[in-house]
Amino acid sequence: MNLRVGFLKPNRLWPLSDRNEVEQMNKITQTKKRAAILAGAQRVFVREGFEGTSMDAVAREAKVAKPTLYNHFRDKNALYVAVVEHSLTRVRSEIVPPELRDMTATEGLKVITTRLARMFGRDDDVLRLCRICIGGFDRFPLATSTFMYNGPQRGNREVASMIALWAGRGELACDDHELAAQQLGELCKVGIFDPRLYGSREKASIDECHRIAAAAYQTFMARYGK
Amino acid sequence: MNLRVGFLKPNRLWPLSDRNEVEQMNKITQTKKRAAILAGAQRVFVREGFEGTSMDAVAREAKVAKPTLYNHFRDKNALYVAVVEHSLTRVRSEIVPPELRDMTATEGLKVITTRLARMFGRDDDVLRLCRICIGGFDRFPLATSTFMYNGPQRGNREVASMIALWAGRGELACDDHELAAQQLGELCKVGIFDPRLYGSREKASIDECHRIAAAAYQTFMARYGK
DNA sequence: TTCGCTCTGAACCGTCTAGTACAATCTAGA
DNA sequence: TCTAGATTGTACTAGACGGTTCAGAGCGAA
Repeated sequence: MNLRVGFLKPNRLWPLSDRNEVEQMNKITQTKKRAAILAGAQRVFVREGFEGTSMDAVAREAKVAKPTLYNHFRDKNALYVAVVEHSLTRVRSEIVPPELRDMTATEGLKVITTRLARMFGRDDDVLRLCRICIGGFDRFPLATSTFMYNGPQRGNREVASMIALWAGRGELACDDHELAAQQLGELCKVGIFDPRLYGSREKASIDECHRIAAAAYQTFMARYGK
Repeated sequence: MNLRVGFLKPNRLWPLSDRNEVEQMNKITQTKKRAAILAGAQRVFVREGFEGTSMDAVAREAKVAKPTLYNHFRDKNALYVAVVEHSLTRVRSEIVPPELRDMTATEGLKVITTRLARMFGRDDDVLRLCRICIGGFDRFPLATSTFMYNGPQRGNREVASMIALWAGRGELACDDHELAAQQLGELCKVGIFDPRLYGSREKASIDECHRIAAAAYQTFMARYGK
């Protein structure tokens, strides 16, 4: 890969902090372009992987001229990292909705397991994002571990706080909330996530997701239920 | 990538079946070279990923001339697939040793969970192999799913057969042995495998592996124990 | 020694692609 | 209408890399 750093052309948009207010007038159209680029790039990266993606392909997909790419992103690496971060915010499906706090452990855990199993078994965006992050680890360790921190681990923390809540109410017998949350998460992957990740099975049916969720719930409650 | 197929030169070694016995005389030195190439290629692939690996780098690492690579492997793709298959046979650590059949469920499951947790938490080869397979899925779906079939799923089947054995002896209460085995496997990953896969944590300590194994065992037995 | 084969090192080809240059065009605000 | 900056399309550079060629060297077997 060519690692030369190009000199700064006056119309370069990055970093924005270097630029005065006047130049941010048509920021609206700029952010529009930026969004278009991110969306297009995400499609191509997810489809082709990092190395398989050419900047020409991104430009084509985003319906944007190639120099415009470099207007918004320093280079391919920066674009990749931006795409990963952007995807995260888009993907962050609500596993732990606020109304959960009013439910009993029994009800709430059924909701959580169902949502988790559905995500692991059927969400293609999550699957591909995981794949591309894992595959890109060697080149972009930071982006990958950022993904891990803001994605899966964030979800785990939310689940753990719910478990803590229920344990506090005396509905669950559980000391290590974090561990229990992680166990619950792993149980919801059973047979549907890893095989998809490795491409050895198709998307799970909704029925199967329910089956896995029910099994996860049962096992979890056998251990931590009262 | 250049997909042209070169014409067959007389000294090409693949496929070996096309060649007569006389030409297999110095097969020993050949297999030595082949092994050196595989070992070197594995190191580079694992370190750099498929696209990041240049054939020059492999040749350098294996201390072999570049044409020799092409003497043994049709092209980079073939080399990659061979490396994945070769790694699998090397990695296949014994999760279910034969002596397990003489143990009780209680004893046996402790052994299994300990071995699983140790593999997930500490085995770098397994980790890297998983990473490279997932990352390479877009380009080599077959190699990846072969890995899945002969690696993780094979392990699952072995564990499932043990669970069936113990259930048959009345030591476990379990109908779906396959599901139970998968649950056990996932439980042994808790907090130590995925974070490593995504590069957001280091190798687990032996103590931590034991802790995870114990937690997995407890949860599993809460559900399926008698 | 001679034959047949593999290995070696270096040079080489063709292709692909990240990133740039440039001149023309568009667009939004003054 | 004027102007500054963003955008566009095309053409280009430079380097990386997969794969090949070739001449020569090493080596085991007859």
